[in-house]
Parts: sequence; C-alpha cells; structure tokens
Amino acid sequence: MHAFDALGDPVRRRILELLSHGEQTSGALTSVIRAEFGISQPAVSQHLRVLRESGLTSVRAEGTRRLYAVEPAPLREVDAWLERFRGFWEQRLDALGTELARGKRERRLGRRHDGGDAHHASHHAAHDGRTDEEERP
Amino acid sequence: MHAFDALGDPVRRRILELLSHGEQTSGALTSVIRAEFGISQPAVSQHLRVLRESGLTSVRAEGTRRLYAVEPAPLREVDAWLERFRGFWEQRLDALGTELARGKRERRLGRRHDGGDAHHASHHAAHDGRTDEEERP
DNA sequence: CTCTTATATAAGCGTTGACTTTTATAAGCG
DNA sequence: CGCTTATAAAAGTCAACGCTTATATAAGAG
Repeated sequence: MHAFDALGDPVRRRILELLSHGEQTSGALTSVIRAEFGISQPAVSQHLRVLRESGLTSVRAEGTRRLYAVEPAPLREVDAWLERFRGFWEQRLDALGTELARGKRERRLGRRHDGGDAHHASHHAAHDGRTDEEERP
Repeated sequence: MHAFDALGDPVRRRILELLSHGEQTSGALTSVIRAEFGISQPAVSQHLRVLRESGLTSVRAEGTRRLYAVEPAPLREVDAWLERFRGFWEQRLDALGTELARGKRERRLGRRHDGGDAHHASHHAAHDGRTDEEERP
C-alpha cells in the first residue's frame, strides 16, 4: 500500500500526529482516537495495522504493550513527491535562501550517511493542538 | 474531499505530475493516462472531476477544450502537515541552510529549536530516487 | 491456575470508490 | 444544417474499505 493511500484516512493521519511527539503504546493511541473519533478498539488496531504494513510506523513489544513509532521513510518519499510542486508557492522566496536550502537538502539526500550517524530526533513539545479537524460519517 | 484522499490514487497523482510542467488539456492528459493505465476516457474524466472538486486543479475553457492547471493551495496544506515530520529526516541539516529555508518558509509559525528527547533512530540506506511507477489492480 | 489487561485477528456487513458502457452537451467544420 | 471532435454526466457493477461484534493470544497479578 502506498503511503498516500494510508494517509488518506483522517484517523491514520491523527495517529501519526500523535506519534510525531514520540513513541506511544497502542493503548494510549487507542484511547485518544476512541475519544476523538468514537470508534472501537479493533477499529484502531486495524488502522495501526495499515500504518505498520505501509511502513509508516514501526512497533516494538514491551511486555504486553506495543510501542508504535513513526518510521520516516515513506513520509520522506511523500515529501520528495511534493518537491516538484514547491515552486508553485515558493516562487516569491528570494533566490539565495531558496538555493541554499534546496541545494543542501538535495545534496544530503543523495548521499549515504548511515555510518556513524547514530543521533536521534528531537521533538519540540510545542503545542499539542491538532491541525486537522475532521469528522467521519 | 481532503487533498490526501485525492492524492491516494496513482492516476490522480500522475495527472498532477503531468500538470506540474504547466497546464494541459483534458485530451492531452487523457491520452497519456489511457496509455499508461489502460483506462477509459470517462474514467480519466472522473479523476479530473475529483481533482477539481478537491481544489487541486482549476480548469479554464478554451473553445471545446478544457485546460487544467495545478492549484497549489491544497498541496501546500499537505506540505504544511508534513512539516511536523521533517525533523525525522532533516535533523542533521547544518544550521545556516536550515535557518534560511525554514525561516523563510514558515516565518509565521514561529518555529523554535530545542535539543529535546531522543527516540526514533532512523537508519536506512538511501534508496529509491525514482518517482512513481505503479500498477493498479 | 484463573482472572484481568493489552492487543490483535476473524468474520460479516454497509458504504464508498474506481471502473465500465451509454448518453448528453457543446464547439468546430464541411 | 448535420457530422465530428472534445469532454462531461448517468447508471450500473464489483471490489476494497472501514466499521462492528466476537474471539484469540499472551503477559501479569493474585
């Protein structure tokens, strides 16, 4: 399943938003989603399965808990796909900054960098607000 | 319909790719898509309708032709949604480029850096590079 | 071992979505 | 005008999706 398909569902997008702050247990995710969307535990579990199978998350067992985390690769692909449209809204950016940023980003992505690069993401625990407000039928 | 839903279909993504080079008539799009996906003219027309109705394209009539063009707003929204995940793969961008790019791109969001907690090792060899080639069932 | 908690799977069902073929609309052209 | 080209809409079909209830698995607590 292509990442875009998985991202088509608001529940799954919301789950990823929740995971963007760091890993979460299935249970924690489930209670938030249940509260926000009013769906059952198995429904959430099925969404988690889709996320797993589309490579958007990884899971790690800890006792009886399952800890889900964002797996960035497919999102990076989506980001790359969007690249060709950035010109549509970045046209007005001044040339120097754009060139710099773009050049750097691309150069980096085109190169292997797995060697000693054991550093981890850092999350700004800014606001928790959802940006996405949708209802489902 | 949310942009992400519309983007879930490979035909529609392909149409947008074709439009990323500039506006195209329905006919031109249709013949490419027919060739690549083997679907009928009405099928393409229906995809065009979805793209129109989700705001991803605009249309302009010229005689009997319809000229489609990318309408960037929803894509920009998608891009904004992705923003929160960029940290997962851009963590190592050096400061200058990052500041320039980010500051410019989302000046209004008032982003700040932090040296936060650590999870989410992402360790994958580079791969891919190709855009999109999929089959449909 | 039994009961409970955490999570996933199975089976079934209604709805949606992506097609198809057929038909409509409307502009150009002889 | 009638014929053709360009495009959309209508109606029907079939599979995929998202949900539900019911059930399985597996770890922990008592």
